[in-house]
This record gives sequence, structure tokens and C-alpha cells, in this order.
Amino acid sequence: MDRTDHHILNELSQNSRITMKELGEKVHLTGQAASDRVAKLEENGVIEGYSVNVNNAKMGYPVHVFLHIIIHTAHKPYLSFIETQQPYIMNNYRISGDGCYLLECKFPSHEYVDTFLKSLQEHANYKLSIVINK
Amino acid sequence: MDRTDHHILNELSQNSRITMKELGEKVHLTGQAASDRVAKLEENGVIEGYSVNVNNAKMGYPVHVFLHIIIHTAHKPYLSFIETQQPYIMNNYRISGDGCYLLECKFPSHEYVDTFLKSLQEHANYKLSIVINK
DNA sequence: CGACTTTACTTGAAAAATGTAAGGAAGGGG
DNA sequence: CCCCTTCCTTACATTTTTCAAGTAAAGTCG
Repeated sequence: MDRTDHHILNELSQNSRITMKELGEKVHLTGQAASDRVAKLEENGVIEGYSVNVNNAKMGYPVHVFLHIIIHTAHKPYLSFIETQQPYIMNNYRISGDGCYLLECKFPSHEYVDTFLKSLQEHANYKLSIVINK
Repeated sequence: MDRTDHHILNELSQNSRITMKELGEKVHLTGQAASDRVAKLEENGVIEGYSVNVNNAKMGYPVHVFLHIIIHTAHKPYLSFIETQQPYIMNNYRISGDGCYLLECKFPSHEYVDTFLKSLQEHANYKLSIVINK
């Protein structure tokens, strides 16, 4: 994990579909050498995968929210519930504090948020934060 | 944005470095057709970019936290401060509520969190949530 | 010191993927 | 019916990747 590896990770974080040849040029290596280093970063588990950044608004999910969840009773009903809400759930983080989660979601409109919260209410207490900007 | 486009985005979200030929096979198209569709998704702004998933723990940042920020006075000191904290900041979301942000950070250890919070204290009030699991 | 191994890189050729161009089939509208 | 557009395919030239040697520097150990 030297400077060049950091440079490589930085380039890949900006565009992971870059060719190894181009990546090599950016970090002053041949395509081979760059490719070898990337392979090693993958083997070591430093690189876990490659993904795409999708514009959620254009996909029909313009509303982005975080929900601070507090559950005093069993967690299972909550966890089962969010599994049924697949398209809306982005991340469910277990956080410090008893029975606490931070739930990141996307919705087509505020009406959908409302509907979701009505169902969520049956399994957990929550505090809603709507994302205005990044 | 038909079923095939959704299928393409799903495949790319799992592995954006897949070849167009392979992607085509997965969605029952030729490599060209897949490539054309991806190009169109990029033009339309549905695809905003391609990135890499890095294991933060292996990069020396095993501690992952969210900070709920509330600022009653000017925001600028806070915003300037977090710009100086580059390596630790993952995301700074502007959220609903006056003077509120949700700040996502990574740290090498709890000591670093402590040091960071001591400085943050000078610009804003916060509530700390440490991520245990995803 | 000197022989051996390892690591990181380069080069060149073969194999694979991509980009380009031309063309065909399906659907819509005048 | 004809024309146009969209979406896809095929074929081929170009580019990239992969594979196989090979070099050079650095570390190991008798």
C-alpha cells in the first residue's frame, strides 16, 4: 500500500471502468504493472468490488431520507419488515445504543414516505431526516 | 428505461468492470447492444459514474460513524472545518431542520474520533452514532 | 561475500474486447 | 403503402488484455 496504490484507488474511485492502459499512464506505469497492482489489491481484499453511481432521481426515487430507528422490543419484526421494502432501502446500519439502527432510504414521493412510515410505526420508533443536499 | 435497462444497472452495480460482451450475455443481448444501452444511460445522466468499493478497515480506517450536527449560529465555520478534515469525511448531507447536517466519517481509531469531536465541538453541536454493522 | 529468492516491473506476441460501419426487422405516422 | 426511427445484429479494423519470458533491484542466508 504505497503512494502508487493510493493513486490507483483514487483514479478507480473516480472512474472504475478506465482501461488498465490509461490507469497505467495516470500513475506512471505500464498497463501490465497497473493491472498487476489492481489484481493484488483485489486479492488482499482492499478492493471489494466495482459499482455504478446511479442518479436516483432519474430512476424515479427523488426523495432521500435517513431514519434513526429505536426498538425497545424484538428486532425481528423490524428486520423482516425492511426486507419486504426492497426497492426503498439503501442501507441499514446497526449503530451504537440499544436497539438502534440508521436506515437510509429512497422514495418516489413524500406520499410513499408517509405510507412507509405508517407501516414502520408498527415495528419501531423513528426520527425522520430528509436529505436536502449532499 | 425498460426491464433490460434495469437488469443492466443491476449487473453493473454488482460489477461495473464487467466486459460489455459478458454484460450482453447476462441480459440476452450482443455486446454491442449492451454497450449502446450503457452509452445511452450515461448520456441520459442515469449513470453518473463508476466507482470502486474499498475496504475502509484495510485502508486503516476501521471506525465508521455518523454525526447528527446541529448548528444554531453561522454554518461557515463548520463547513470550513470539515473541509480541513478531508481523509475522515465520507459524506456531509444537508438534512431537514434548521442548521442540520448528517455527517458520515471514518477514523483510524476511537482516539481519532475523540480528537475530531473536540475540534468539532468548537463549531457545532453533535450526536454521535458509531456503526456496528451494515 | 556470493548464490538464491522474491518482488516489481518491462517487453512482445497471442487472444479477447471494443468501436465503427452497414444493414435488417419491427413499429409508428403521414 | 412508404418513410422514418429505434433497436438490434454482423463483420471487420483497432485497441486492450492476457500470457509468457525476461530484467533489475532488494532481501536472505550460508
